[in-house]
Amino acid sequence: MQLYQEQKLKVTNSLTGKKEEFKPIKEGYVGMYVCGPTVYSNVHLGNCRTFMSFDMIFRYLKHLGYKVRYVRNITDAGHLENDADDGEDKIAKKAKLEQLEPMEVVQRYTVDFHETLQKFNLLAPSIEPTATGHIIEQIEIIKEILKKGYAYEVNGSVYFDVVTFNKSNDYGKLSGRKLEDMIANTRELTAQNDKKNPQDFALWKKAEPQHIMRWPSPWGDGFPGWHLECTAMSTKYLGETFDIHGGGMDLKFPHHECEIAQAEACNGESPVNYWLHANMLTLNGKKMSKSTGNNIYPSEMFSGDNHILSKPFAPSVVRFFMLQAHYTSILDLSDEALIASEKGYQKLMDALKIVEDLPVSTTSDFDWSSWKQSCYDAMNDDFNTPVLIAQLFEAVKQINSLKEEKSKISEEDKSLVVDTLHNFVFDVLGLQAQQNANNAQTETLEGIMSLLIDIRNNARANKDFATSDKIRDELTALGIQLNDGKDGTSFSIK
RNA sequence: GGCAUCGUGGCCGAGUGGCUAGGCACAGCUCUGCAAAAGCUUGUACAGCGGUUCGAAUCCGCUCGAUGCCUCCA
Repeated sequence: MQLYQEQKLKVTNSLTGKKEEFKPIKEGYVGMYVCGPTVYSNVHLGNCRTFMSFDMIFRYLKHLGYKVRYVRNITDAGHLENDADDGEDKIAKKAKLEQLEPMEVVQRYTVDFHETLQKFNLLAPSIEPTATGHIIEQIEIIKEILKKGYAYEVNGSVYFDVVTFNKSNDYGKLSGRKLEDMIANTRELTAQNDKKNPQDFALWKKAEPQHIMRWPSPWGDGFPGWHLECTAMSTKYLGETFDIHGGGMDLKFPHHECEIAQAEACNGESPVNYWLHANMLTLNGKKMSKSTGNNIYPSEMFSGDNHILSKPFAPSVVRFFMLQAHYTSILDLSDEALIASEKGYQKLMDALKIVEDLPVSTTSDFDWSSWKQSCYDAMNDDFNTPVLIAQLFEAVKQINSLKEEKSKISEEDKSLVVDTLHNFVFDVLGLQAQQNANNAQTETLEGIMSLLIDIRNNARANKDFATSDKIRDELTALGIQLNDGKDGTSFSIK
């Protein structure tokens, strides 16, 4: 019996705008595709939030016992700068600026991307395919769409014919747009265009002679359009119809809308059962933007080398902070909010450290079984991590009360609590305990600390408070906090 | 200009018709040699205006504001 058979998961489906019970196509298996980064610059914090949200979803699905194939692509072919220019793509442009080969840029920022996500403790996806590795598959899809009559070729480029597609299908169903409205509200762009209609989008773009990234195709040398790689790779690895497609809210239109159109044009069926969209991250109430300076990179947060925050924040703290908000809500990042999260995170971790040493009784004063179910209820309700965390703090409260011997817990309940906390905190939320130094150093530190605590307690017994306070205050200054409890003194590193 | 989402106590952030969210901060108490840590107690908050309802933060309308998309974007 797998957990998913007893825990009923509901997810917010962007396609219907409703919370729906999650039922995979094949019982026990989940196929999930998430739009990955374009690797032409350092990954930014908003990106991290999106990928972290889907990491949490991936982790919970696995925890429920599903066998998950999680595909997250790397966009390394470069998207068009815009429709009006001569087709120079982002990666090629950056390469010229920095005097690098395009694939050198790709490599550099792919490495940065992986390193940053590792710091945030994201699991690697099952497959991480690249756009440049799937040019052939993309060309095959274009051929098929052309054959079905939903695309046309002009001057070595191929465009998707949105108007024709809309006659038999519903273009705009994901983002709640109507093609007629879009046509009515089209901005007049002066640039000349091969497209029959401004709403049409490129499947294949002809490469100008100076364009570096180029591949041969039936329509001449060129490169694939912006939306095609996701259709090609999701179809290849997950099938024509799969369970979950995720990405940032900003990709809903046009990117995901176009993916639906391409897949429906090519395969005749809707590609995805559940569309999940993660919401944006703002900084001090405003959107992050490099041009206004309202922006911060993950590495700058970790090092404290920035003008926005008062101190450095550990990746785990930032992860905890982000999971305190629901993934479908806009989250605002600020110094105050991070400091509050840091303290809460510390409190949670402290409780996790002491839980295993709690004394046991024959009975419990608290209904731990229903507490455990309430943790699942939170996650089953569209991955409601803030409510889960509230439940975890309920446990923290109980644990601290048990430590003070103000309440009782049975042996059986204690192992339930330990297991459940570990499952949710480490496996599902993906939080990490404070990185301790290596074991030898830890032992040395513990030896020194027990000596100091001993000396201090002797001084206290002799009412030599000058000595005891000196020890305490100077340790505090070093970031070591002494905790005087009923059964002696312990220490924690802040 | 169009489309969409949202506006919750000092701060962050759940909740979506009647029943405690939670974290941080603040105050009081317990503990302590004094603290810290921990525990306990305390907050009539739901942008504004109007409507529906026995009852609305929660539904509807309008106003104001924010964010996202409409152009590459997580």
